[in-house]
Amino acid sequence: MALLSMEEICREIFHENQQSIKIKKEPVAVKNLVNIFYTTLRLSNEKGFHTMSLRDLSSASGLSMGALYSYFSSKDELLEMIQKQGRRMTKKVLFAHVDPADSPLDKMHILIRVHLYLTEVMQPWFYFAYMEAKNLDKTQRKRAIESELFTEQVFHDILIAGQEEGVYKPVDATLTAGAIKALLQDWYVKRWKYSRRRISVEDYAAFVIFFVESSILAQQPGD
Amino acid sequence: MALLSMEEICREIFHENQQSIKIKKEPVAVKNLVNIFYTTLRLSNEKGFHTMSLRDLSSASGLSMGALYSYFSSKDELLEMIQKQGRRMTKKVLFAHVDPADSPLDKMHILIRVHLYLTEVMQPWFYFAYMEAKNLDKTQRKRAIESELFTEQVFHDILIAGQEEGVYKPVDATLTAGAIKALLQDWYVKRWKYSRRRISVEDYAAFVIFFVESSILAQQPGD
DNA sequence: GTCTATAGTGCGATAGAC
DNA sequence: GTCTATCGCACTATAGAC
Repeated sequence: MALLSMEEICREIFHENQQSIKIKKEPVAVKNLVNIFYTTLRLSNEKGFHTMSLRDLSSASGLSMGALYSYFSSKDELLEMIQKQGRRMTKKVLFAHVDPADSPLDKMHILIRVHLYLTEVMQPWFYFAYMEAKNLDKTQRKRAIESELFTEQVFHDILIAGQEEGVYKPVDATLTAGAIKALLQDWYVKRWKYSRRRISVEDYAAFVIFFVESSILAQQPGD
Repeated sequence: MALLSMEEICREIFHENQQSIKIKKEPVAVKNLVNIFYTTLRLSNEKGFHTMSLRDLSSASGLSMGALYSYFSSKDELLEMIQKQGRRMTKKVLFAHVDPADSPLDKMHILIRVHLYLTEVMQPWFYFAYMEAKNLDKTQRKRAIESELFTEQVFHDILIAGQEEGVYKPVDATLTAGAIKALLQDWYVKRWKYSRRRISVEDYAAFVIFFVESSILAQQPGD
């Protein structure tokens, strides 16, 4: 999960957006990008991206207005950089942990855990992507919807494969996949609730697996 | 459900806020309020309440800026009126359908259905309340959180009662209540998904009841 | 590479005619 | 009860000094 450190992420963003970033020295650029993204996520997740003015961002990050505009060409571009990077990392991490040779049952367990751990480590990113999706332009919005449906499709396909093998009951795979997605999203959208109740990511993962498998396993869980 | 018509809701809002609404004739006021709320929900749910300017609202509703300010004293007050009314109706409808004499099993079925039907009829309201909660001031925000936790508490208490009667297994009632809430919220938050897939509210209600009961019933569902 | 100062725009809100 | 006209302000974005 070292590839998920804030610095590593910002180094990637730096190289992805080198054409629109005016600063050319990597160490300087990455250091400031870390600052900009941290501060943007903190302020936006408190009161919304649109409500956060660039003056807020400037004073909270300690960078001047002019300096900020060396890293993005408009406020909307800043929004898109964050969204884009979030999607890229989700796909990367999910793919890295799926082994086609695994059984549907194993795949399901692994994917639920990986999704929860990923969104645990990167909670501000996912919360931001979720809440600010409606502020995107048409193209970026379409991407966000595709990304959402892609995750669901992965769960859907595992359910169908499991049904064909006879380990899962023939329940509605579309509705079930949507329900799994909803439970996974709750972890990062309602994070305040789970923190307050002192529920760990491992507790929640075990619960989701139990809850989901109760309705889909051909034989009852508990082995 | 006639008490849920837009006009009835606006008549309630009118009488609740008569001190801050300058217009005194009920027919005129209610007609304009219907227009204002419909338009606000439509524009806000597209691109966010903050992004919608009062000039947008003015031109989309056909009312002038001056006329708008006869119905609320600030943009924030408009936001609060909508949020407040949404919460009031939720409590009212949920309470109206809960009979203390019902068994936990019946209560659970009824509450899931009532919650889904209510959020089906008033989807724009609930979506708005969900997405704009972070734009509220501290007091209103606390109310929104209380409202969220209240619904969960109702489900929690039913689960505990059912466990004491032996019809439910001793699963974690807090996590299960949270999961039920998440599944119910998905219906109005991801409405576009369910519309696209042509899933009716009755289909979804049946699915949620099956999905939830699979993990909590002492005996397997299917009667 | 970062700063300060400011241009230009569009906002929420109000006053006063009708 | 509704309109138009306008005020003052805060915002995004940029230009030019350092």
